Amino acid sequence: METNIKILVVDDEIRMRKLVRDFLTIKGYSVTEAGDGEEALEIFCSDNSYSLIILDVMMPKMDGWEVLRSIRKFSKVPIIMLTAKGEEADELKGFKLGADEYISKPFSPKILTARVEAILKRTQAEKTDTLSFGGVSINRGAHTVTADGVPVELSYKEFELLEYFMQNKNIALSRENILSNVWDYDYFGDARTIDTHVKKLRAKLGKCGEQIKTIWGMGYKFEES
Amino acid sequence: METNIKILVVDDEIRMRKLVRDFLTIKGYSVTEAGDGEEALEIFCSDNSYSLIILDVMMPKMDGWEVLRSIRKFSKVPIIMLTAKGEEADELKGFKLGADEYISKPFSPKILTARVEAILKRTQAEKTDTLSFGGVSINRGAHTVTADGVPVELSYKEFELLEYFMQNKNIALSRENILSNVWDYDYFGDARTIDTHVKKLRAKLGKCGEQIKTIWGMGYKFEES
DNA sequence: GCGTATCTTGTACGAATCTTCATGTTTATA
DNA sequence: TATAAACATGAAGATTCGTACAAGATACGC
Repeated sequence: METNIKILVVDDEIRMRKLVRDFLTIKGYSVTEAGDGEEALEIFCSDNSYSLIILDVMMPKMDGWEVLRSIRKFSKVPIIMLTAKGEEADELKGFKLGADEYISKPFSPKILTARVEAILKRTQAEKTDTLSFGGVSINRGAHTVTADGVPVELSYKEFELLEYFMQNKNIALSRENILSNVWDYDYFGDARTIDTHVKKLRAKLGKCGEQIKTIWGMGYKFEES
Repeated sequence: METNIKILVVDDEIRMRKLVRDFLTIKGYSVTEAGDGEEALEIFCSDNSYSLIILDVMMPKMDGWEVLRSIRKFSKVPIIMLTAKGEEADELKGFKLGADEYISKPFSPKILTARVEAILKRTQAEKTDTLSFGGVSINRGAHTVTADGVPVELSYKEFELLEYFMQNKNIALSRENILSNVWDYDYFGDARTIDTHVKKLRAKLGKCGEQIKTIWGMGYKFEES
């Protein structure tokens, strides 16, 4: 059973919260409740280790859309929106603002848990092919890279080189080592090739690039600053 | 009106069965009655084309929970449970066993028909296998595609290729990968084939086509812009 | 059997990338 | 501090890769 997965449920109706909480608790998730948008933001800001947020749209004080927008300013946590009627306009609005899913009330527990599990499966899977270190994170599947949260475009070889550095973080890598692992096994090219690629990588990664250190007389090392 | 949709109503009280049957018949559904759990199972086993089962909990011989559990062993047909009192424990038990909805007696015909229609709408909607992403939506059943709402005519291979892209959105796909999945497994054709089809897809999808990104030295990726 | 739509292949060309090389800069060491 | 070795940088050539276009091959309906 899924353990240690935390879900935040935000709804002003106690009954609805309890209902959702119960279903999810049965499934083994750890559920926290918030009664309005402000409370939700407070809770999430002080502990952003939640894997998922289930957010009602209609709430007093601060409605779901506003909460969604606020959270999206600093977090990519998956968010499921709950709304009263399946109006397509709302659905579109939600997706535009960055909602991951959309469940219209009334819903069955099957629907709820199915969507929750689908989303968590997706995000967990994403985590497994994501490598993060020192502000740099790479996604093998999507072949994407971000440095300090900013997307970076890398060429194929640059990506492979970075991947190798990150797999061997904090380890000094000789040029031979790098050549035989990132380049073809029987490639006997110039060692300066690496230098050039390292240079490009450092430039493209900006501030994070400084973490690719030169080990004089040896090679390179990717080390958190 | 919904025609040909069959609903099985299971209750030991004749009056209750007739009541439910009448409401649903008025709404145009085809209703079959069963007087106890065993009869219900018999009927459903010999004809599992029912779209929905409405199941009373309190019944002699075989109560609703048992019927629910038995049916869930082999079918995912939507099931609404009827119980005398809205006890939360019961509600949870029902959901745990795989009930889709829960109506407590006494109920108004409005409640009944509303829940029934909600469930049917949901299950019908689930059946329509549409994939939507980045302004493009495809319908597998109808084999139709729209880009930004505009219908697009695709050839068979083009459709399959788009479908594969959408199933693997945000993932970089190598040519080998695409070839072995969209084309026959043992197809060893020219990689140019993919290029050509991608080109056609991009053209036919118009603005949306730009979302099929080229990963240089790697392959392609369908990514929301 | 014929014609049309679709799929596949081949080639030429331009563009992105990789590699090399020449030159300038930094580092270690005597 | 002088010197040589190692590294960084920038530019240019070589290579690989992607695209466009066209023509051949195949499947399909009439």
